[in-house]
Amino acid sequence: MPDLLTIGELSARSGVAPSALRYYERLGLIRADRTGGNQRRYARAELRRVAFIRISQQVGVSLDEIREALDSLPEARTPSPQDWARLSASWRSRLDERIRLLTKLRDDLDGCIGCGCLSLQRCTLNNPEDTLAGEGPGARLVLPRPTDDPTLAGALN
Amino acid sequence: MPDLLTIGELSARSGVAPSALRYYERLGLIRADRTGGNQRRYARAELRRVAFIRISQQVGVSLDEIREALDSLPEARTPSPQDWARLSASWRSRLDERIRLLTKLRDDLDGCIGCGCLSLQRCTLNNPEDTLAGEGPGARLVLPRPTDDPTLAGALN
DNA sequence: GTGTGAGTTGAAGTGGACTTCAACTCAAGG
DNA sequence: CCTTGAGTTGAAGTCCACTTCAACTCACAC
Repeated sequence: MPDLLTIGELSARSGVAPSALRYYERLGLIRADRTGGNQRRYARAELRRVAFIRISQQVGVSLDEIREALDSLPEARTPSPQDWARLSASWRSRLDERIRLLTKLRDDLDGCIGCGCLSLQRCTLNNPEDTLAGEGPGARLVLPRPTDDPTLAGALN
Repeated sequence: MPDLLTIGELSARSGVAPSALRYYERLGLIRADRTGGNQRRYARAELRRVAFIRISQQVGVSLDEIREALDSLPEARTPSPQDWARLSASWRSRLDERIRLLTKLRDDLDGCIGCGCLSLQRCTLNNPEDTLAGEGPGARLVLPRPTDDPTLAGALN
């Protein structure tokens, strides 16, 4: 027997609010069968999809990108462990990058706390990836706004 | 001479859009003098405030909290290096915590990628801080939604 | 059969952090 | 003086990820 879950059960098991689950469904991230009375019934496999969604969000991936990733799963069969492994692995570098940036920020901040400078010319915070525009006096920094995770800006004096 | 900056100059030097600078001013995060013609003129010290704001945002602090922190700066004098050091240090534990969570997520994900399980009972992803409600069968996880940085949820089977 | 808690919908609201717009005014070089 | 690029305002719009609401309908224990 399929042993289907109601939205309340899926919510309790996943820690995701029913309203969020309905929202995910609207976005095409999860799916549900319906009872004769039009209520949602989720296959247990959806639990894994929801888990993947929450993990991905933690990694900093938007629901839109998560949808794309989920779309790459086989439609016919229930995703295998390997399928999930592939998707999870695909976020790995993004996670690494986030951790790297945050760690760098911490180290830089420690250095700045030592000197109290808070992001000056001599401080790495100032120029995260050595991408300063070199023209004119004074440091400036262009934040990669579109890509989010804005590389830190800092400039003084 | 004070050597004041126009909004365009502050924007170029800080990497923050003029519209965002005006927005910060409305929220009381930065301040500006005005020319006879009502244009903003920023003291160079504001540059450090803007740097602090962007750094704080990276740490994951809201503008509202940043405002509170900035409010603790001395009103009379220009903030000293020690002032900035104190503020920067105050975010340190939050940064540590973010890094810790993200690193744990990475390790857990590596484990899950190995087995393809993706957040199951035997997987730590399932129960981030061993805070599972112990009642009934099946894992469940309550996300600390209000505090943001949602501890990961996962449940399977 | 009935009561009650769980579920349904579309539309609208929320919150954070900004951006865009229209309609002007300023500042500075030629 | 005149032009032009930079700056001003308040109001409204945007994006994301949801939540809330009202008005119903279902499912199930008793």
